[in-house]
Amino acid sequence: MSQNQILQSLIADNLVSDPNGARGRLLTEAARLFREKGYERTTVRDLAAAVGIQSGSLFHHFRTKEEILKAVMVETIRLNTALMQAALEAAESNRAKLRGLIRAELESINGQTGEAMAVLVFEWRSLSASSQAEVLELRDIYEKLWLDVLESLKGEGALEAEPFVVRRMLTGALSWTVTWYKPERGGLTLDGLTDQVMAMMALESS
Amino acid sequence: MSQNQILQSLIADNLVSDPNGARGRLLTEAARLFREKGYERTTVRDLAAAVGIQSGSLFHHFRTKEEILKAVMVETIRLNTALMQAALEAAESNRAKLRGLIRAELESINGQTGEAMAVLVFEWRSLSASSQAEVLELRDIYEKLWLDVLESLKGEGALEAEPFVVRRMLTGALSWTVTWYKPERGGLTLDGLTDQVMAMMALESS
DNA sequence: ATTTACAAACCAAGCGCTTGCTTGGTATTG
DNA sequence: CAATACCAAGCAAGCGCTTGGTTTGTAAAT
Repeated sequence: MSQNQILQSLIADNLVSDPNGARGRLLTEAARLFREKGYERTTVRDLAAAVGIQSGSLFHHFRTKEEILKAVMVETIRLNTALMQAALEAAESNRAKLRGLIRAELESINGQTGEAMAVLVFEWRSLSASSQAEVLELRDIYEKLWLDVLESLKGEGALEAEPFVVRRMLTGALSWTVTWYKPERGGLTLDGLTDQVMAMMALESS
Repeated sequence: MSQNQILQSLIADNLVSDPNGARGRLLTEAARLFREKGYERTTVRDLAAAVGIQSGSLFHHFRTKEEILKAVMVETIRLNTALMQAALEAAESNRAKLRGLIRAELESINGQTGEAMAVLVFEWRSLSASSQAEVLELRDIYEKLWLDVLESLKGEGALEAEPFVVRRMLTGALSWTVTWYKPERGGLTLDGLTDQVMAMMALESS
């Protein structure tokens, strides 16, 4: 299943908003602004202007500003969980599965959904405690996909370190790429970057 | 030279503020608050209350709120650069040097200066462009220490991936520990965590 | 030893502005 | 002819920062 097919099926199930619809467009712009300026520095007037409406009109679609942030995060996790599952299904060996997960996460972070992913990482504290708990639940499903593969690799002897530590190190390392990786410059492609990560862990398929 | 000696010498040179002085105490509290609630959510009234003065009195010590954030960052980088240099001098082989750097950075992130380090990572965007440039200059010195060691390791054949990519991955991975590593729980010590990082890179000294 | 001088540190009050959000009413759409 | 989407206006609260004046610490002058 292609990335786009996955997105379409999630839209059909009403799990993520159509980026062409009013709600989806707002969420896309919100992710862009939240990433660019941070959640707190982005005003409801900024958000409204970005989609060409008055600030008060926002509150027809969302009850509070925070609800917008939460929606960005929730939809992003849903999409990514689906993308990761697809990546796993496409791979045979555990090594290939790990590569698929890394590649998919790098794509999420540095591709079209990158802004939303960066928001997920950097604006976490701006969520209220109750929203955090809600989002965390979704995240656990997502994290389990990684742990299963890493544990299998450890069982095979391909990995020395503890799976849960490795996953957390990878979370940090991959998220951080958003601050420095620029595909257009320097010629390092996403595949090349994935290779580098595997090489760093001495897990190249060669 | 012990950590404390390094700190004392920096204080003597007026490169970082004495944590017992008025300015130093404010910066410590500022780091704590900025990390806990984020820079934007922390008001000058919060900062003033944390050190027991009126909000207006803050502006005797700093011209703007942003200047406080910048001071936290600048002093943190200065201290860390000194700590890294000491870690390098204490090690013989390149492998041991890398381990020393990782160990020192983990200690910075998860030890007493951890709050300030987290601020450095997560509040970067809240700095004005000109302040960012200033801080970046200091950071370059710090980063060169890492690159030199990683390049030597690559020369030895102990490392496959590109040094500058590895450093960036490590930056992310190590910074991220601040969000999950809790020394008191689970029994993973800082040394144990350092071992895990080395193991993940297949660089254990064993 | 007391006085004088002065700067640094601080307080009390509040100004001007921006913020998230509300309200009451008007287009637009199926 | 509802329901949905929107606008115009503005409120209450909170923000960073300023102001004018008082206390405190220090050290030379008497």
